[in-house]
Amino acid sequence: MVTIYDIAKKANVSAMTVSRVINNTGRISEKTRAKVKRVMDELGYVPNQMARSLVLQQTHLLFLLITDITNPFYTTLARGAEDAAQKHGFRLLFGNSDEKLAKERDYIDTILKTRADGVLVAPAGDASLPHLEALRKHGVPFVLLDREVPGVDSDIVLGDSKEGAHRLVKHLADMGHRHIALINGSLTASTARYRLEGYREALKLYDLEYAEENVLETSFEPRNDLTEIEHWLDRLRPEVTAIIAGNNVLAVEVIRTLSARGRRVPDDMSIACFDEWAAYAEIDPFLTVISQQAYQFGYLGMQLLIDRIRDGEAAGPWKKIVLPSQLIVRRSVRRLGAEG
Amino acid sequence: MVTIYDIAKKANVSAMTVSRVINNTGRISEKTRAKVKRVMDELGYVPNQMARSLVLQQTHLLFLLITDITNPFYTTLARGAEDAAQKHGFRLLFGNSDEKLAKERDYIDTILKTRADGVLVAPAGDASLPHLEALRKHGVPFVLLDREVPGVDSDIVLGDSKEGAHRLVKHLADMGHRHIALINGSLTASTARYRLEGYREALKLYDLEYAEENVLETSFEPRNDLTEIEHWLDRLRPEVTAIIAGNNVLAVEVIRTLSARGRRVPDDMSIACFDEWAAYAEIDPFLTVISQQAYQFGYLGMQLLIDRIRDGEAAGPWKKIVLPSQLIVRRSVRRLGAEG
DNA sequence: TACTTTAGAGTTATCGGTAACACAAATTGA
DNA sequence: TCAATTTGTGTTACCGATAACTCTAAAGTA
Repeated sequence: MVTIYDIAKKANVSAMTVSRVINNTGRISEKTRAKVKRVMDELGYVPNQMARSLVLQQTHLLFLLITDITNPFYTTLARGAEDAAQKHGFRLLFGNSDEKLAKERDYIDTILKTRADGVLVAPAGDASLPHLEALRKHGVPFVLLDREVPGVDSDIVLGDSKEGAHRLVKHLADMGHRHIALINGSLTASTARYRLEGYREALKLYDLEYAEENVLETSFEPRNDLTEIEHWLDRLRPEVTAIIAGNNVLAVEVIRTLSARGRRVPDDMSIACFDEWAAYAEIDPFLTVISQQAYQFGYLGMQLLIDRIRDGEAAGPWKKIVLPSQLIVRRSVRRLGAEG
Repeated sequence: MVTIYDIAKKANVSAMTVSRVINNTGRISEKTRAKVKRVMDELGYVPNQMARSLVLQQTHLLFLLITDITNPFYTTLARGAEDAAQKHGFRLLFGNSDEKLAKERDYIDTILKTRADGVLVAPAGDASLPHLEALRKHGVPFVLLDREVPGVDSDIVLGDSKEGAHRLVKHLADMGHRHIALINGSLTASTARYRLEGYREALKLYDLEYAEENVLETSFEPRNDLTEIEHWLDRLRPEVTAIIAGNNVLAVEVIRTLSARGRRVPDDMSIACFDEWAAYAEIDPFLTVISQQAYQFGYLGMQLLIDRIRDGEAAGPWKKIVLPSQLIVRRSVRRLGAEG
């Protein structure tokens, strides 16, 4: 590997002079600069970031940690974060925790070891607390995305999950559904808690029945084994005509499970959920959803992060951005007559 | 930031002893080890990866560079790569080039500067050549995914694009379509070239007409502005009843464009394409596709990469894995009667 | 008992850069 | 003309870790 010393030797200057050329610092004669540059090109020199970061104490690297790289919500968010990072001249790397704390811990570990300048985190859940505390302790600025973590104060970008759940229940009620079930992610995720809360409040508000067996707490990430969902569907009160899914992945899995046993959506069961299935939804408008501004989650979150990196304390008190969502009515909810 | 020297001082040992505890090397008495460990925990010590990599000359970091993080084909591939990396105890970071050479260059730059141990690359196109040459020159092992780059010899995992295009044309012909258009990615991507080639060969084979205006070469990544596609649809020979899209993104965009002007799929136009829309396709089986084993692209590619990192030259001659694809017939292609 | 081996440490040099300071030659100013 | 600047470049120390070597005391051996 070519080092600054190889360049120095070949160009008949000191290493420091080469360093000055690379960084465009200090005074250098045009002649020397040209000579050094030529040698650098000849030898195909690439600065060693490790050595550089070691002495500079900063890497100029940012990380984005998401919980499900196959979920369009997060990949759209990632594009937003990427665009904002690029706008400010930062490099962004992605990690995928798969909703698993162990994987998240590994990434946090990598991030700490790599001494990243900052991190955008969609946390796996409340148990992410120690991971975030580690970041804080080591002075790595971070911004939370999509989920709160009790005990952590930080900049954060959220959607209004409670309001969203409210709107979904209202829509289903408006469509004539009186018995509405909920399949949710783990309650260790704040989004799941708020969605459950919104669901229960709205049921009460619209005078709809709440039944424990109509609510399933499982996990947001895709699973191979659908038996848990199957069993839940079996236990469901027979009057149930509509299901709210805590996210897009759950909605898809419920529909798969239903259709595997010959039950069709929306004819035999209505479904509505949180989050879009990105571009695909446009060509085949099937799922009725609460659409969140995924791109903005990433874009605004990245801006908060960069502000925090640039200004530190001076960026002021923690900022909390709550992004509004939107109900998009499509075909997966059936209108029920008086008989429903 | 806590360093090895802080630990050493507090534990009343030398830095080297601490290093030995961290890495479990050399001889250390249980008493000393325990003492050092306790101090490390107390101070919340995290090794500085920069300093470590600098002296060890290896980072234990792997990169995956994909061209479109919002495309389920690549995110599924990413999950495969991740699983394989984890199985072998490597850390994996992601980058997204967005099909843009400049972004790809930046990532390659980051990768070189970071002195990654290896890279999995889905190249933006033939012009990625210098990027790959840079990796080669600096001794960073890499494996190509999905696309060949003329002039580059390396391990590679590919789909059989020509065969796929062939099968799509055959299917459409079998369904009664005689005039089939093709919207394709940039021919600077080998997949686009092979798909075009397969398309033309198959047209000839099944005695179908080829017309230049029925073929559009554009780009694989999503666009905001659909006018190019619009204009192309306008220029299309009126006899055209079916369109093959070079990938899933193009298919979605064609359908959007058509539907914006009130033309429906498959009633007014049939569509078939390469690549799935992951989970969503299962709940709403709409697009007829050539399905590629995205997960395997990543999983097998990562295995090739790790073999190469571990064994270097000893891993033998370059390996080329060609993964078979599968035609999945759904609703986006209409069967034409004699009148079609 | 005296010599060798081994366990359990510490010392020093180094990885590839950069900051801070030093210094000679060229230029400026009174 | 000579001191004061300025310009261009080199020297040294250090960032935080590890490899290779050294050293001492205890244990083993003939």
